[in-house]
Amino acid sequence: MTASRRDHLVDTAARLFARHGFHATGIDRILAEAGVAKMTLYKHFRSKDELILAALRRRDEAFRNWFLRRIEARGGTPKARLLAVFDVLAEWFEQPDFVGCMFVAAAAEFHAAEDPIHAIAAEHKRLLLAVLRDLAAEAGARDPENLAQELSLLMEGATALAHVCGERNLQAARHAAELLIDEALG
Amino acid sequence: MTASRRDHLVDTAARLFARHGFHATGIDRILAEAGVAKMTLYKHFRSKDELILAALRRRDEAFRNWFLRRIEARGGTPKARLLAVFDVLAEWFEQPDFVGCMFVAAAAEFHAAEDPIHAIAAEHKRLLLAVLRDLAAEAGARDPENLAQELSLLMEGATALAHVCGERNLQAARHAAELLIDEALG
DNA sequence: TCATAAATAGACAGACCTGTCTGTCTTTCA
DNA sequence: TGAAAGACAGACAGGTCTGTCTATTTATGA
Repeated sequence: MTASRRDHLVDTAARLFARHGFHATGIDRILAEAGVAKMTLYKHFRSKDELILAALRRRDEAFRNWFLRRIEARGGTPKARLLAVFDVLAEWFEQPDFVGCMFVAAAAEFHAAEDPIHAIAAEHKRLLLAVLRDLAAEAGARDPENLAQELSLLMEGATALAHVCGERNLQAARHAAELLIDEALG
Repeated sequence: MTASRRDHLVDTAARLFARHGFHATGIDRILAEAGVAKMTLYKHFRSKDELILAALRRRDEAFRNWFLRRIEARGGTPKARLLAVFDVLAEWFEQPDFVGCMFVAAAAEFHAAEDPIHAIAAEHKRLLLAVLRDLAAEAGARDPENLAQELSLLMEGATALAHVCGERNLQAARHAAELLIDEALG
């Protein structure tokens, strides 16, 4: 079962990269934790960087799916769903293994904008923005792009501060979001 | 001239850590670029981690000083100074060597909240929040702490997205800030 | 001028890293 | 049952890393 071994490897790598960082996580550790031989890794991936790319791609999909599902699970009006973004963020921050946004961390460790790893991080943020834009449009915002950008700023700021300072209180973010949403739906 | 050698070493280290990351920047490279011998480093610092701490402490002070000076240089009413925060941010993002917030990067590479390096990053963010709180209080905000937190979210979000996505357009941030400031001063 | 202190270059140990290779074991499927 | 493919463990090369050490040169200050 080739596919499932590869999946298991990528999952293990994503977890370790998220927890300990990219440079600080050695290949041997990933292999030991996944119970996979080195040659199996190098049959599926040409280098550690390619494994990092695969891990980020998987995390991107998984996170966006989880995020959207959680928002929709809360139901409510389109406007309520816009606010629910911050309830879902709070859920995320409360998870015991929360370590901030893996893509911000990836961009920080791979600074060059041309680096494929940095590019994946940028793409992830664009896709998250698109999620917010869709929600804003459904809620009937006059300028969905602008509202999405504003909420995206609050979301990224809250995530960064939650990780760096341990500030998990989202009251200010929610208060700001309400104001911005009300103004945008005018 | 012991002090100036140490300073030069710390400055060089701060620059290289900011540009290339902490794990990715080796001691030998810092020494070569600073033109300093290894033993000189290890006379002033017990380990690379202590050099990182010194570099972050220096960057913290330098950044907050620069930030406040730029805001004050723009003059205007206390309310105008609150908005000027985002003009100064724009200045920062336009600098050719902009690579995001060094403290967010430090927290990403040193995830454990107990790590002294992570703690310095958290302290930096608390001090930046205090700067905003003072500005909010001077402008006469009803709840300076809340307004400061809201602006801090916008600021951190804008910084993260500027680095990850190359999104240097601060229009959305400025628009959101105006609304939040007006409501807080109302 | 001369002694003392400080900084230099560079070798070195020991650990870790990625990526390659070999040879053995296990699984699969006919 | 037996052949072919896949995964295994683990050694290995070649490089990098931090931190220690020695021996030499430069700077300082009485």
